[in-house]
Amino acid sequence: MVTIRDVAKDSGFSSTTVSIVLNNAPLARYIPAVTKKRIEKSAKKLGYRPNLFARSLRSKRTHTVGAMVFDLTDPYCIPIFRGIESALYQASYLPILTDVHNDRARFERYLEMLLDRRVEALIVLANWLFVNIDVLGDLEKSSIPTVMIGQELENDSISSVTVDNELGGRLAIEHLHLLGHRKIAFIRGPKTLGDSAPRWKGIRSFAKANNLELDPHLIMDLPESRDPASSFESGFKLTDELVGRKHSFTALVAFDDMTAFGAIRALSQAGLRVPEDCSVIGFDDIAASALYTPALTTVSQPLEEMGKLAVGIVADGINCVLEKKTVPALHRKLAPELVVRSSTIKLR
Amino acid sequence: MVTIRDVAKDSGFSSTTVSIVLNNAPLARYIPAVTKKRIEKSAKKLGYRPNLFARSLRSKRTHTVGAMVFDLTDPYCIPIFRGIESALYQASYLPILTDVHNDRARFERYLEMLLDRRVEALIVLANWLFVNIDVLGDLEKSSIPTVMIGQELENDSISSVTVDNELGGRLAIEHLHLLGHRKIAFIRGPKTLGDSAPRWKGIRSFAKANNLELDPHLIMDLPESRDPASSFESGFKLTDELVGRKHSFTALVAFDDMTAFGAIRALSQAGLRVPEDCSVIGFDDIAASALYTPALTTVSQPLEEMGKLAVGIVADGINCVLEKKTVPALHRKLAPELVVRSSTIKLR
DNA sequence: TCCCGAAGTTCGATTTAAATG
DNA sequence: GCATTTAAATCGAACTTCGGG
Repeated sequence: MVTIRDVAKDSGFSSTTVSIVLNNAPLARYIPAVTKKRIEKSAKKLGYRPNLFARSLRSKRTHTVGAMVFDLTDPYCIPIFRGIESALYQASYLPILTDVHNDRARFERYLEMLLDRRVEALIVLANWLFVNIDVLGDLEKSSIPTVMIGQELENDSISSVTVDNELGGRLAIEHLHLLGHRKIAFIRGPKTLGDSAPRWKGIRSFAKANNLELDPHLIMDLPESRDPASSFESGFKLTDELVGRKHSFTALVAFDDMTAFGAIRALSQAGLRVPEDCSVIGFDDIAASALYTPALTTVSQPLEEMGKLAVGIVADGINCVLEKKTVPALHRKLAPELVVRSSTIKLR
Repeated sequence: MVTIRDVAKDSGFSSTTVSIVLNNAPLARYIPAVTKKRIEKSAKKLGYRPNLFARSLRSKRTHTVGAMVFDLTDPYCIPIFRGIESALYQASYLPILTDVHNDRARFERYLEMLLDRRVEALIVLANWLFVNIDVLGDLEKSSIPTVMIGQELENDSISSVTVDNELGGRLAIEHLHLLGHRKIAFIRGPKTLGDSAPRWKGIRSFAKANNLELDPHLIMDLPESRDPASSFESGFKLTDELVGRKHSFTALVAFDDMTAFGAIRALSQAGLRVPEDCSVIGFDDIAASALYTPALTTVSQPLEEMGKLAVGIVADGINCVLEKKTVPALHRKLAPELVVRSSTIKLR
């Protein structure tokens, strides 16, 4: 490996000067253009690449951000990570992505590894997370700018980026209501999942305001599970059960897109066509939803935006730290959007 | 931050001794148990964590492996990366994942960044890659153990892990043939994509051996595109075109699962039911395939296995480098498996 | 004081060579 | 020579200080 000293020797200057020139440090303005030229030529000729370890050891900077995902196989994560990656790339940061596998020990281990590697900030993608409280403690201790995506936080040391679940719930029910549906089935999220309650609240308040009666026999809850893919399975089973009951319905609101896929499978097996016999609406707008047949109507989360926003927040946080200012925790809640495709239809 | 000197001071020994003890270096066998105890106690008490940058600067090791994916939104990548991540985690390596976005400049930039961070090996996931040749050159220069997943390589400095595409093609056609289908449509991969030719070869050789006639009017090719998601769109269009032709068919072999999804959409819009009116088989077995309605019959690639295998290869490579042995390039080709689900059915 | 450049210290660990009893 | 411990050199870059014109 070629070091700064090799460049110094080759160019005929000291390593100090080389360092100043190549980093364009403040002192560089005193150095004549000829000197700079010679040094830069030598550096290029030798293919000099500064050793990041030596540099970081001295400067305390790493230009690295840690990203922790609770379950990467959850399709919901991918667009978010894309957003994170794109924004960091533009800012010349490198993300280190870790997949926690929904496992507490793995979370702690990875957190330790990231902190050991001196990541300058942390972005936590808390999808399908049930262990929220204790994780927060670990994160607060880390004392670097941290933002959590997907959990409605009111913490004042950890920032958050979330979607307005209540609004999302309302958008879903409103859409079906406008299409004329009155007998609507619901598969709600697991009770212990943070997203579940606000989505339901949005639905209930719309129903109340519009004199829409919610039949308790048509309301089901997803069970708790470590695996986000399980919502497909559960969506299938619960819908199957709903179909078997004597209370008929013309539309179904699924907790998320995976659940909706399971519901569609169940309806289809029961000989019911979607959307002709039953409309189905999901939540999230994962990539597969547009490819499904029928294409899924869903409440779309601005996933990539959320990732980018999170990067913006931690980037500001890093600057605050550099200037030794205190880092304010921000809480951004984004509006979801209704995406109408082919799985919902006007009631005849 | 607490340094090794703090531990030295607290325990009453020199930093040398502390280093020897905490790393369990060879010399540690001369150090009496009492000393070790005291040092370890101090370290724990102070919460000492060695500075990885200082350590790497000296030792030249980073316990980091670079992973480059050409397009992370391709669902095919996720299980592979899971395999990579799991295997590396067990070996106490950290992956640094970069998403090249199918962009040459981004590839070069990320490669540079990874090399600057002294990754000890490189795993390249060449999904949906059209720029193979020139990329190889860059990789060969890097002079660290490198393995490419998804490209059939016969390179002797870069290892590879691939699936047996020819066998996969045969499995697909054989399955349909056994179900009684004789009028079969094909959507082949883009000509410039490495996987396309061998899959077709597998199909053709089976057809020849079994006197199955392949109607040229029923054979279509996916166009080239930077975007793997485009195969859905193209699958839709090409199938639509096939349906419009006067040559009927009872089954369709899609290049991959995305293409199959597009085909199913087109068939469905044409009023044809899958599988009753037309069977459809895909390739890859991405996560969504099991969730589709109908569940997709497909040729399954052992994606997670491939990731783990790649890690095994580079891990051996790293050891070779450490022992200054030459690193042999390995080429492993794994057998795909037919997964029969609901999108194919016996011809009545 | 301004301009240009270099010597020497520092970051935090590992490792070699050497000093003790 | 042996067991036990350590001073000092080293890794590669950045920064502080200083000197000469």
